[in-house]
Amino acid sequence: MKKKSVINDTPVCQIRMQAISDTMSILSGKWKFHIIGTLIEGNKLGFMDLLREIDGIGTKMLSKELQDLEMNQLVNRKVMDTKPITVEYSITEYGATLAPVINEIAKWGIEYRKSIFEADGEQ
Amino acid sequence: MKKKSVINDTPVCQIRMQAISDTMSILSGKWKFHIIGTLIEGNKLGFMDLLREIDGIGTKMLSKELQDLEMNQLVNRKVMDTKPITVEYSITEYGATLAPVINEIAKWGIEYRKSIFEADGEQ
DNA sequence: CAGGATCCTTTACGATACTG
DNA sequence: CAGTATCGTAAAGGATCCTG
Repeated sequence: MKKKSVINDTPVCQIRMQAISDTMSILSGKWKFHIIGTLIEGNKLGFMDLLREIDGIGTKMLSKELQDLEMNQLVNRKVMDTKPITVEYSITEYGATLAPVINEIAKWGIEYRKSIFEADGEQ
Repeated sequence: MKKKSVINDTPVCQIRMQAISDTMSILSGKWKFHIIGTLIEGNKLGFMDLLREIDGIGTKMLSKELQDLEMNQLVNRKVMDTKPITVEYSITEYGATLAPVINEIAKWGIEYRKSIFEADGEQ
C-alpha cells in the first residue's frame, strides 16, 4: 500500500528541497544578503551606517529587514543610551554561520561576471 | 581628486555586494533554486516531471522560470519529436557550477531546522 | 504533452513626510 | 539618530481555461 509522503519516509531530496525553502524564506527579499554580508564584514554598525553602506536601500526597507533578521536571531540589536539614542547592529554567532553560504553566492556571482565579460569579448 | 565609484576603483566589498546581487537576481523568485536543484539531481526531466517533482508550482510559473533559466544558460531545453511533442530539460554544464551554492544553502537550512527543533525541545 | 493567455490577489518595494 | 506612517506602483505569484 502506497503511503503519502510523511516526515518519516520523506525522500532525501525532499528534505533538501525543504531545507532550501527554509533558507530562502529567511533570506528572501532584495536586501537580506546585503545586510548580513555587510554586518559580517564590519561588525557593530548603526542604522545610518547601514543606510550608507547598503546602496539604494531606504529607511523603511532597512528597518523592516533588520526586524526580520533580528526575529530569526541572525542579527543583534543593541540600543545605546546616548543623547539622541543610537543603535548598534551586529551579526549574531548564529548569523555568522551564513558566511559560507554568502561566500559561495559571491564567488559564483564573480565567476558569472567573468563569463559574461568573455562572452561579450568574443562577439 | 575624488572619483565616483567606477569599475576600476570599486572597493572589494562592493564587488562582493555586486556579485551577490548578480547571483540573486538570476536566481530570484520562489522556484529557481528548486528547479535547478531538481535538475542537478535527476537529469533529463520533462515538463510534467518537473511539475510533479516541484511541489506546489503551477504551469505558468514553471514555464516562466524555465525560460529565465534557459536564457541564462543554466538549463537546456530539448524538444523531442514524439507523437505529442515532449521536452527534455536538463542542467547545463554551467548551471551545474551552482551545485556548491545550492549545497551550502541546503546545508544551512538543515542545520537551521535542527536548531529550531532543539529550541522547541528546551522550552 | 507543453505551455500560452487571461484575470486576479498579494506581496514587495520605494518616496516622502513625520516623531520621540 | 532611529525609526514609523502613509501612500502609491510594480512585480510576483496563482487559478483556470485554452491550444497545437
